[in-house]
Amino acid sequence: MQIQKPKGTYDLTTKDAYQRTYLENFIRKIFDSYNYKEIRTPTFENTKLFKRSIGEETDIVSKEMYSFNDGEFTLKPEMTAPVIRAYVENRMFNDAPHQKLYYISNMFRRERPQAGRFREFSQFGAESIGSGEEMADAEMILLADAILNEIGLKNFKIRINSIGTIEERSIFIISLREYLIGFEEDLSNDSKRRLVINPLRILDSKDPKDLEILENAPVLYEYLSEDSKKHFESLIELLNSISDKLSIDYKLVRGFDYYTSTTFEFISSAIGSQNALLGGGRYDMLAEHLGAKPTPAIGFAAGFERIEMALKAESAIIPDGSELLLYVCSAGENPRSRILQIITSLRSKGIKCETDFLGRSVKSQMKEADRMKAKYVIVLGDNEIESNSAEIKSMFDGSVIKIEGLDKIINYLKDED
RNA sequence: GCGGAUAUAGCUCAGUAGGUAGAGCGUCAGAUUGUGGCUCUGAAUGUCACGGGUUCGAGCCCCGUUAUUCGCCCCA
Repeated sequence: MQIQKPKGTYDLTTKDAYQRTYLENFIRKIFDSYNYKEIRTPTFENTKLFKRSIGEETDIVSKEMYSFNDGEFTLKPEMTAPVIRAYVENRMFNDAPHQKLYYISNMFRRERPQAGRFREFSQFGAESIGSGEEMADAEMILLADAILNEIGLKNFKIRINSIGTIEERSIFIISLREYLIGFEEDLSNDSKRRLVINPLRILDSKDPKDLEILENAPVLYEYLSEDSKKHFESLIELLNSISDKLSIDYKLVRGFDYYTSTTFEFISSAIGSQNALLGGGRYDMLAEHLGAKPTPAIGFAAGFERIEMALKAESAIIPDGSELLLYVCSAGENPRSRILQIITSLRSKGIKCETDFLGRSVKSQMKEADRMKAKYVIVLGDNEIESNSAEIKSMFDGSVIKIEGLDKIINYLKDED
């Protein structure tokens, strides 16, 4: 039997790969203009890093990690913990009190694959480390918004919330649990389980019965301190330029233990049930937890696959690398070495050109030139080589220009790009 | 981890009551000597996912496996 790719992985063949690279480069430019610096970390990390940061009880750590070497190492399931680990390990806090970092990388989680969910997937993300100011929250969200906008996405919404400090939250969790225990029999099975493991997650249950019960449940926001509320309210003000797509959702909680204060999600309605294009939040305790002095930070991660799905759903156009400036048709055997000289010379000047490798008829070569979306075609046969002249044809309108001197072809190419 | 669906040419899919496969698109080649896009003609390509069973005979029925897909959970 044929060998197949592992479950939940995918190949990006030529055009898809080109589009992915295009998006990556596009995103890099935006990160650069926001003065975010790239950071790269290993593909695998010490398993303890994820257990300590994401949380032992989360689904990711408890059952979705690709671990090996007797569990010592794990393929990274997310990037925030590795970035902070690297930040601490490299003493980056000594370089500057505020660091803005970004990454583009693939992640691994042993989940059941689904639309928009893979076992190996690609993310880009940013971490703003060292500032607890609302400015940092605002910039992070505006950056995320700018990237999705400039990529060409139109239809996405932003949900935002504050889940407060660990102390504020733990008091809330006690109240929430007390309230929910009164309805335990009526809760969905999932929520019964969550009542023990992570009651907070019951808040974003989709079960209709759960939703009914939640209507009169305690509200997390009311348990926040004045400082936390003030931070959140100031942030919302700073985000007034994008208020049209912003919706405050007091039930938005996130799955990683390290989140505190601000949390947010960018969602698309066009890509099925895995609708989060991007998610993030503040994690003010993580760096300290991993060995640094107290260091507030905020970040986000976005999924390439989901963004690409959304772009496709919106029929956005992304270059796929299929255009060609010049196709050189060969007629007869003699011109081949001259053609090789000519295209090599053109290529050295950055001209994207192609010729035939199969000894086909001129007609077939023309068809190929058309399929490759060549802007110009030139046919070189014995006559042209001998007279050192040829005709260059525009594939757009079929017009023809006479060329004198085959080494001057480049002068006749009008690259409209 | 749980539930539903699907698996036939490179792609999208037909395949009638079980009798050993078809279309469109794409690819390739032609339609007077070296010139594309439209049209026409022709060609190639399938262990009908894999393994087993029922049957004289299975792409069609049954069982198993694998993969894909949609949803739950979770998340990007």
